[in-house]
Amino acid sequence: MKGLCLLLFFLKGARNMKNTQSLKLNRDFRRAYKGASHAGGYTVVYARKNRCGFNRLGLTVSKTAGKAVVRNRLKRLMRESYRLMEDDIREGYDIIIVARNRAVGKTFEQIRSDVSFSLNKLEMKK
RNA sequence: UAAGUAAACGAAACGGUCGCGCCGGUUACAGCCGGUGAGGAAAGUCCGGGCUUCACAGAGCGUGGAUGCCUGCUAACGGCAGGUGGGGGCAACCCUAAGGACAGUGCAACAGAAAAUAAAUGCUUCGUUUUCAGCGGAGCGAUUGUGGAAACGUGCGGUAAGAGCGCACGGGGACGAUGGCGACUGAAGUCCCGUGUAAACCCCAUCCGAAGCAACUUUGGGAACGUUAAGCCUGCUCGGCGUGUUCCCUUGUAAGGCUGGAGCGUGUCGGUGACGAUACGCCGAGAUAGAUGACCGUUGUUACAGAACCCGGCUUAUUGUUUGCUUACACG
RNA sequence: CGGGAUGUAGCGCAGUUUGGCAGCGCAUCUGGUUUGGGACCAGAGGGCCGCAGGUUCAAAUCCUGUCAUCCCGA
Repeated sequence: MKGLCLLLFFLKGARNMKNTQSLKLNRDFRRAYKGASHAGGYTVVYARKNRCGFNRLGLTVSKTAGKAVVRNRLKRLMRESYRLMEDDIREGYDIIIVARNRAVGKTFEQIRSDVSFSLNKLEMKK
């Protein structure tokens, strides 16, 4: 498992950021939902240790949140929030950030502080 | 100034610090440098094509589907332009599925005598009968308040009673000179006058093979079925093809298809216009859980909204500015 | 990408085939019954038939466009 992850890591390169890959498969999401979680005002953060040695990030926005433009906007804000604090996060975890419907229309600073607070609660910061 | 109406243009710009997709270069394959990176609707998926596969994609039929005034434009269209007829609006202007009801079938609630072979009640007259009533014969054709629609309308004459039966005025239809490529127009004149509905079935004319980028292409092996058969992508028939078809594993959580095209810009010419021709210049996304974001500064206050094979339209959502025209009011 | 269905009273549904009265149940309101409430009985109100056009004398029903929701298949 670890070897497979590392192989994929080098084949595809650091797609998102230097130390993080994106989480894609449904079974990986299902496994991560069983880990620790914390629900903030605008987002819900799940984290579970993996065996890859690096982080994998999954983003979820419900179809009921809005149309394509709204959902893309939320995903970009969440990804940017993660990127800015990536260096402070411990490695070797699958992290999923789920947007709640009330997050629509909120500013970047609101989303970022919410994600940061949840990660602190989960003791993901170094 | 207000209301209305028609059209055009735009869809933030510049700079800085981080970050992402693709392409090119370099390289020690960490990285670095340069270039480029969502829309007018990318949307809905309502039409039309390209492209790919079905052997070539063939023919005919239809209780199949679509279209339906004319001429043109276009690769094509159910689109567009210009016209014709009809309708709405004081007007600018807008809307219009707009072939056929003497090919046939059906339907028209309620009311009304009657809703389509004009049946019934009636009117006039003759016979019968003492008279009325009734009965029988002949003639007549809308008197009877309804209804969306009632037998061309009104008036006069005429008659036993009546009737386009005749006349005057008016209405509608068919034929029709002329003009027009055509839809159509419709002089004079002749003939005629029992409805509506085909977005009811239908008739007529024209067109349509199917599936869709999860199409499709690329490897090797095994098993089963089959050669009189299966298959050939919505129905039926004919004709044709000539060896595969299905399943499993693998190549394969892959690569190609994937963007240079009925392309864009400017000028000239032709055309009322849609559009066409031509010269020069240009290359402007290509992802695969799906790339454009964050923080700032200046002008500005920004809505609807995110490509997924590609084009031409239609429809819907939505913001700002400008211009032409019409009507009303006021002033000159 | 392709296919199918549904929008009717506050809620759940008929009516659309064959055009003409918009109905049923629950809920709401009023009255009766009861010491009071529930149940029961009687009566009443409540509708732009998703929206916009059109055909027709007449449209929930037919036609066109459009919006929303849901369900399948690849």
